[in-house]
Amino acid sequence: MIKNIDKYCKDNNIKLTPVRLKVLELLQNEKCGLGAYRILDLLRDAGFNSQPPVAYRALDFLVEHGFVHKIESQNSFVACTDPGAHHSPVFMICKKCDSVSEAPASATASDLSEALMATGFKVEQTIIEAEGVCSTCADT
Amino acid sequence: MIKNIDKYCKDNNIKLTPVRLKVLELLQNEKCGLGAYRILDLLRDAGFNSQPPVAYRALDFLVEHGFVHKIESQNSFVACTDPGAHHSPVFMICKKCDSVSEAPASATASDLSEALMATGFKVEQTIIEAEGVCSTCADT
DNA sequence: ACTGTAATGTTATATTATATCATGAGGTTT
DNA sequence: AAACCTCATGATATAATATAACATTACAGT
Repeated sequence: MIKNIDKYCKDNNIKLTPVRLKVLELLQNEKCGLGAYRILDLLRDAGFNSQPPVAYRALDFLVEHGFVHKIESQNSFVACTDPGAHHSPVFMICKKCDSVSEAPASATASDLSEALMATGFKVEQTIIEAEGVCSTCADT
Repeated sequence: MIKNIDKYCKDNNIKLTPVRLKVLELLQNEKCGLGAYRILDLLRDAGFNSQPPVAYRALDFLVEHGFVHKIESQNSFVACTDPGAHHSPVFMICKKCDSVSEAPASATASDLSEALMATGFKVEQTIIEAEGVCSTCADT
């Protein structure tokens, strides 16, 4: 996973520096969203500088390049499960276990853009988050 | 508009107190989302107590009863344009003029719930926000 | 009048995010 | 190699958003 991203960065001449890589790894190891200050703590544990801008800069970079998504309803961040692909993700947020999953490619975002076009609104980006109960938690 | 909400409150035995009503009116007079601290300023201007909990409590109440929606990507609030109706709103956020409009009833949210059900996820609530350019701004 | 519940007042603090200016690291131009 | 440019990082301060906790008041039902 990191492999692909690393290659993507080299190909596009963008730099996955140590702190950026570390943040990405931290997020990839989590099934829940992490807040910037949680990430900051984990960075400190890993021996990095831990002032807020450090985390926010790394997150800005990762989000900008599509390696990480921000979950707006939680002010948290998750690793992208399909990095490189330009997409309009849909997130499933479980209120029992807090897990955040990116929904497998769905037509929702494009349907939405089309539907809104009828109102004269030109969609550039969509934020779609669903709160509910994941299949694992539903079973218990 | 306030009329209907007032009636709804009486019918359901919930209280639209002065500060709650004022916040609702402030939001109804705006086409953009307002942040809690902006609302707080406006409350102060109107002679109300202006400690943060005042605004947040009023907003909590209004959101809970569906009179106001929170725009998660902006940490702002807008008046509901179809209060009383239990719905899954879709918002159109214009990046030029900052206006926030609630999309006329769309199938998007229910389509989404259905699509995600296939993954085993049980949707309870959806957050759908589209960023782009409104028809007014597109014309200029 | 008594009591229970919801609303408001008040103070303090937690959480999330950014502005600003200084320093460093690595290319590339001369 | 020196000068320069750009991007990344270091460091300090502060802004913006949100809630905890406890005291007081208002008011309906008994």
